Amino acid sequence: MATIRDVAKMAGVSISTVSLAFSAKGRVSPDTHQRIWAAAQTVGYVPNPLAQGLKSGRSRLIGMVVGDISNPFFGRLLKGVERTALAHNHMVIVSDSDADAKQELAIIDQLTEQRVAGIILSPHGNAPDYVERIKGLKMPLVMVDHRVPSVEADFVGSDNVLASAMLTEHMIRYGHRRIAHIAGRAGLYTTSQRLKGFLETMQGAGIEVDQSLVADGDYRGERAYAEAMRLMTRADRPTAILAANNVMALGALQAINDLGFICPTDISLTSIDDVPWGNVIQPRITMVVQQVDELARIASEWLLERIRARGGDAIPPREHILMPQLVVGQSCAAPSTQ
Amino acid sequence: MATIRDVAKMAGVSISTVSLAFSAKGRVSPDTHQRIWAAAQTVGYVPNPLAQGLKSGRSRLIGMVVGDISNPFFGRLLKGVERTALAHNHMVIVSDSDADAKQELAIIDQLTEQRVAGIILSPHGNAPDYVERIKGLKMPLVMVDHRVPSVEADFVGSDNVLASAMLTEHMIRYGHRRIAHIAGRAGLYTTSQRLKGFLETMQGAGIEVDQSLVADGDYRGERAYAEAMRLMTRADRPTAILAANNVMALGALQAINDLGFICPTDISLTSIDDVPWGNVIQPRITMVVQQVDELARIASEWLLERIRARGGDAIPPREHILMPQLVVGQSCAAPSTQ
DNA sequence: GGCGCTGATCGAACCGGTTCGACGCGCAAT
DNA sequence: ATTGCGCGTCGAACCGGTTCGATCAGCGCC
Repeated sequence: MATIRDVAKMAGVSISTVSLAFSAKGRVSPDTHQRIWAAAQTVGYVPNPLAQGLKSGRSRLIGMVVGDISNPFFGRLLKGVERTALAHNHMVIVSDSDADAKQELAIIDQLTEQRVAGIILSPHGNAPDYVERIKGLKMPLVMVDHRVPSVEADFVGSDNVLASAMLTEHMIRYGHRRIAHIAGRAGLYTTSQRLKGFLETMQGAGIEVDQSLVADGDYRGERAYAEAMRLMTRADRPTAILAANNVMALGALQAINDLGFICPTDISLTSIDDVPWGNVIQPRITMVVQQVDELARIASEWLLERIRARGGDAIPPREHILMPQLVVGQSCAAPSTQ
Repeated sequence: MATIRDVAKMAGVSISTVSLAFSAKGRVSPDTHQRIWAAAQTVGYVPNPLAQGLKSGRSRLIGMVVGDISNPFFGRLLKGVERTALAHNHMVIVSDSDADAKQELAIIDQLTEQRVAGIILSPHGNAPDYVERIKGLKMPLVMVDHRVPSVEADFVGSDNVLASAMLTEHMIRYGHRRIAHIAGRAGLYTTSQRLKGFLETMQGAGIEVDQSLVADGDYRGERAYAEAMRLMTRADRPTAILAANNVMALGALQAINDLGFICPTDISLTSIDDVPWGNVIQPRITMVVQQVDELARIASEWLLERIRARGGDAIPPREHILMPQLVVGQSCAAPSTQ
């Protein structure tokens, strides 16, 4: 591979001049600039990012840490981020924390070692020492989906309170009063927000919430299947279920089917988050969807801004809360008057 | 961040000795080794990968290039690769080629610039100059899913001929003779292999294939929807459809539903590749599934082997063809005798 | 004619590692 | 006592860039 010295030799200048010519802000004469560019062209010179990174202390890579890459929500998010990054001459190191705070921190350490220019993080911790570690990060940071309060960094997410409020309201209007909620993993931001939206809406409608109908989930299908089984086999079973995410809604739906119940005749079901190819799942589940592409675009652009502005005028922490959208399917009906 | 010089100073040795102590194969006395390690511990020294990379000419990153990260098949693949890489102290740069050969080459160039240690590639080209470019790669390379023949590199994939043969045979046994095939994107390895399995099995059963029932797809849902629409609105419509991948099967299923047909009563449908949460899609689609985790494990381990053996005894190109597995659902029935 | 100034270019140090040849030392062989 | 050898350690060069201070040519001006 051609180095800066090859270019210098061919153009008949010193290597510092070549470097200057490439750094744009350099004050090289138009003539020299021209000669250097031509030389670089013919030898096929491309700056070595490792050398640049060694000197500058940071690479042209950005890290993305999510809880589960195989979840299509994050897949789409990653795709959007990667596209933006590439357009700005950056590449993306992606890593899967398995939704575990400890692994997440280990990954962040690795990324720091690699001198990534910044990190897009879907945080999964809340313990005090975890928060301290995140706070202590010296590099550009944007949090997506989940958030760690007290950390002064950009945040891009959806209005999760509103999301579950919309669905809860929807079900209440159908006449449901015994509505169950399969919540997300305890301790996560989205979990508490979605629970909050559910509880507040119920209260606002003057419906007392049966606490035993609020099941702890973990954003995974298996657990939701089990919880739905438990809910549906009770004598005083709910007439509607709000699942805190897509995967859990599908788990619940499977439990419903396996027990021989019919959705929505026997039970209504709603979900937060899109279900991939939800339109071929019978019944189409009524859900609120997040604007994933927009999420990805804002998160990556903000990160790149911070990377560019590094050292310069500090950008104050920003947040962008996207409005979720209700997509009505056929999974809701009035409660059966048995 | 602590550097090797800090450690050297604290341990009272030269930096070369510290380097030697860390490279394992170094011949340092146990006593010195001990002192250096202790010093590294207290100052929190971690080698700078950029400096190491600059000197050695390659980083501890591996590139992964796929056609569509948001497709759960690749999401799972990525997850497996990332896990293995992390266990071997490597990180993964992932990039999405949008199933386009040109973009793929551009990404490979970027990865080469970054001095990645190796690449896991799902190739999407077949033109001669494309093949030359891939052949010319000097770094460890493992191809997954798709393959470019004539390129001497490891390949890990599934037996695609067998995959479609299994499904075709399955449908023939139900009594189907007018079986349609929605093929993958023209020019791709898996596309031709899957088509081959279909045609051979039909021939083997003595059934003449109506060429107009072989539709060109592109592994995307929209196109498959359109093709299924076209197929199903013909007077002499097929009684069964074999879709070349999961996304297309769902597209086809949607077309079937939208037209008011019932699967499997009116039309049987089978698919290659897993459908995420396929068990809540009605009907459960009969499909062959690939062993994605195994695919990921072998691909990443082979790549890491090559990275480790770099310069050493050259490993001859290997290939591993995984056996797909038939998962019977409820999407097939005997053709209606109208 | 000597002065300072400006703009273009250059040399050298530096980033943080790896690696090769050299060196000093103790010990066995001659 | 001298030589040869192996082991542990070290100094210095090098990877390929960036950047700062120095240099130099050309210029207008007193």
